[in-house]
Amino acid sequence: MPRTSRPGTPALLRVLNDRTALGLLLENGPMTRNELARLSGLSKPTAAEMIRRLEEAELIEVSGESSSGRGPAAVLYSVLTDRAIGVAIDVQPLGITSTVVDATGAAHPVVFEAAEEAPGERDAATDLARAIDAACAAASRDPETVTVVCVGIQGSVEPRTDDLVFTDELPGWPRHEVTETLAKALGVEVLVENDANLVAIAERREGAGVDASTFALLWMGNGLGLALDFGGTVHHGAAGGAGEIGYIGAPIDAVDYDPEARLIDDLVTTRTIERLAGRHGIEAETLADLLEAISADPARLAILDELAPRVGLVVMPALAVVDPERIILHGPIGIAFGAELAGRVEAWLAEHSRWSTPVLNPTITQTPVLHGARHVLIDAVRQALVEAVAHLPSVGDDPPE
Amino acid sequence: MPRTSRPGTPALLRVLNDRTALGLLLENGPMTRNELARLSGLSKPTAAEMIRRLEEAELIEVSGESSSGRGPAAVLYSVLTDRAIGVAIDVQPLGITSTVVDATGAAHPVVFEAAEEAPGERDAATDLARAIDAACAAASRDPETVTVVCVGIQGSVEPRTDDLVFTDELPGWPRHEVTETLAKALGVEVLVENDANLVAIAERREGAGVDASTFALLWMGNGLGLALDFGGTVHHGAAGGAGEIGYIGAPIDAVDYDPEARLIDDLVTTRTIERLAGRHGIEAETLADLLEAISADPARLAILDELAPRVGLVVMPALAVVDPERIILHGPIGIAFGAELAGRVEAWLAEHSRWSTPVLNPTITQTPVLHGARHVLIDAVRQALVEAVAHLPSVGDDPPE
DNA sequence: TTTCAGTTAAGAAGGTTGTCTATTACAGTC
DNA sequence: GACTGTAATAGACAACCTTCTTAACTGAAA
Repeated sequence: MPRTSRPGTPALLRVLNDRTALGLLLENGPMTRNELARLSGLSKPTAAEMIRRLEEAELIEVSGESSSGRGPAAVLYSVLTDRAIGVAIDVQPLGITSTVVDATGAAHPVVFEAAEEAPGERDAATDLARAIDAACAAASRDPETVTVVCVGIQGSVEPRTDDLVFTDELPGWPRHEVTETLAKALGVEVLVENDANLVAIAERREGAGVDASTFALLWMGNGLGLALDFGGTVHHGAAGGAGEIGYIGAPIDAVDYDPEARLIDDLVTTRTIERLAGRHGIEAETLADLLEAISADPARLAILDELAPRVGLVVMPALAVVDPERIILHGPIGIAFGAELAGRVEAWLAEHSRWSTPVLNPTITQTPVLHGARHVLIDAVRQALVEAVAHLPSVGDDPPE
Repeated sequence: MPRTSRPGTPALLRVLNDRTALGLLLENGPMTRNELARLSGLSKPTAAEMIRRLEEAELIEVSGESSSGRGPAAVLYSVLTDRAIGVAIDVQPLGITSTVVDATGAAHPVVFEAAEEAPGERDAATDLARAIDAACAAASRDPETVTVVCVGIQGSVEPRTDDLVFTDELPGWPRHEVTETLAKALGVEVLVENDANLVAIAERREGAGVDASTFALLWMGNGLGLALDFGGTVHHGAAGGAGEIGYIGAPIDAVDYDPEARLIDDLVTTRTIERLAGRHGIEAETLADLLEAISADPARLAILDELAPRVGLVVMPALAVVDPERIILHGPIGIAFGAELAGRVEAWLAEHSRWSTPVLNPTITQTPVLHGARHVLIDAVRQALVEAVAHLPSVGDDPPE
């Protein structure tokens, strides 16, 4: 339905244009008045006026001079990023990774703290506070300026009840009123998101999903998870339970591959990899070591031939329900086997299903969860800035003396 | 991501406000200048100016006088609906149903033409042209004013290739370049949409889905189909193959209910209903008669007890993949068994799955496909009107003499 | 001397407030 | 029951505010 757009007074124009200006400054980095005029499509005087308002509101500042060509040097303006920053946090059983994020999306150091380093009882708020401080210290930022954090976890938060769901391992985390409890304890806005979903956001923004209308990301690690991206938005489901495909009953055809499998979850597990590798005499303590050993072994391709149909059976329900444009195989297993596995799954699907969906290997293999959280936070911090523009004073309004 | 809004000149305000005015007139019916001012939040002179522009562009016209209360009678304006209309068409094996749709969404007669009435070779364009003429004749509208038709079919059109997919029965329809061929032959814009999807649109707009964030609609008739609504938008999938859940392998648990089932499609078919009814001595020629007979029989509840788990197994993959807020059981079977079946399926899911999703019976049981197509067309016709507003002349521009 | 950054001035487009007139309904009053 | 004054409303008009634009101007750097 054509949403009846809100009516417009001249004041609306100002807000609209100030917002445009701030957005352009955020996306394109430092700019001169004239560059802003050209990029916004507005006239020079208008661009100057926007700059004046944004500078007065202390949303932007002079950041240098451009000295290209003849004529006087133009003043460069850039967005002030030291007023509100975010911290991206990846909470995993092995430890917590974190990094500072500002509105420009500039890179900041990534900090890892192993789980053992936290002494005594585990407590979610304490863990997160420590991660925030560590990230800020590494980036030389004041922790007081943190306004929002995005936390990736192995599980989901029920959007309607704020309860923790589909989680086995999260020691010290509250089960109810999760974001509310954490936000109160930390004094900042808290966004909790499933880690596979964050990885999907990362692949959408700077990876294998950039130009996709829609894609599904299958996370294969110690468990299975599916993240769905519809046109750039991650789908959570009504109760945060979207993508929990592991609980689907295994299809009858699966007995050919694994006679014991009752659920889809049973088709691709750590145990599965161990068994397939064991037949070729490959063994290791941890999943990571095992995957590395397989990748280095000539029997690799034979193992992938056996693994691919199982992966195909896992994603089949997602194909039939939402028909994504492409599938990305991610997680430790997807990363370890890359294109060799993706190609085999794609071929199996083309032969054994009615869909011929491209299957891709992941492109973001280093701290993918943190990458996704970074994008969430860039959006959040920018959003806050852009909303501040709506309350900027008018021309005539003098500041109180 | 905060889409950088386009910059604004005063001219943008005019377009914005004209659009608002037209939208309000469409949604609220005939209005006076002052009512428009109040509803739009704009001043009286501005409202008068908008009216002047829209009337001059022949998008609205004087349609009467309001005589409520004191003061002079106010002139009522309403949108001109005789310039561009749409025709909603439901193509089913038994025949073709059609009706006229205008921007106001006012009711128009519904016309049904049985399949046998069309002599000789079936041809899609001819069938549709006949349906358009019949609908226009019944509504006393000029077929020349039809600019767009929305056709519901048992199948889908691949959005990227314009091919007909997932269709068995559609005699006389082209298999490739479907909308393009039809649009050329009919000389109007053609929107082809899966019938289950149209029913979902109808339930979203005026039925069991009005206030849902997201819902899944399971169509149970001669075959199975699933329509997905995400926040008011029907999801088609990259290749128009979303919701084709019938091709998913039947889960291992299904053997308890039907040892022969290989695919989910096999769990709820006409044959299934016949078998379940047959055990209670109920028989009939057609599915419609059979459903009617069951509904009138005391053994009804026993049959539903057996049917419900099968339906539960069918929707389970959709729950795990997208976790909809609610499920609507539609189609001949869903309509016939209503709340009695829905309640049983809901109870079964609560017990046998990790989801406790509400299951609802359909509320739009009369010509639901046509209802959905109506909404699509109301949007399309309004969209065209609203876009015309963008090209309205300014104050100073005199018409060429 | 050319080029470009930045400013200033005039004015166009759109919206607002406030006022005024004409018109009608309602409420008294004869 | 007819007449008249009053209140409320529709619609128009005038004066003014805000925002953007065009065009000219100033001054600095190559």
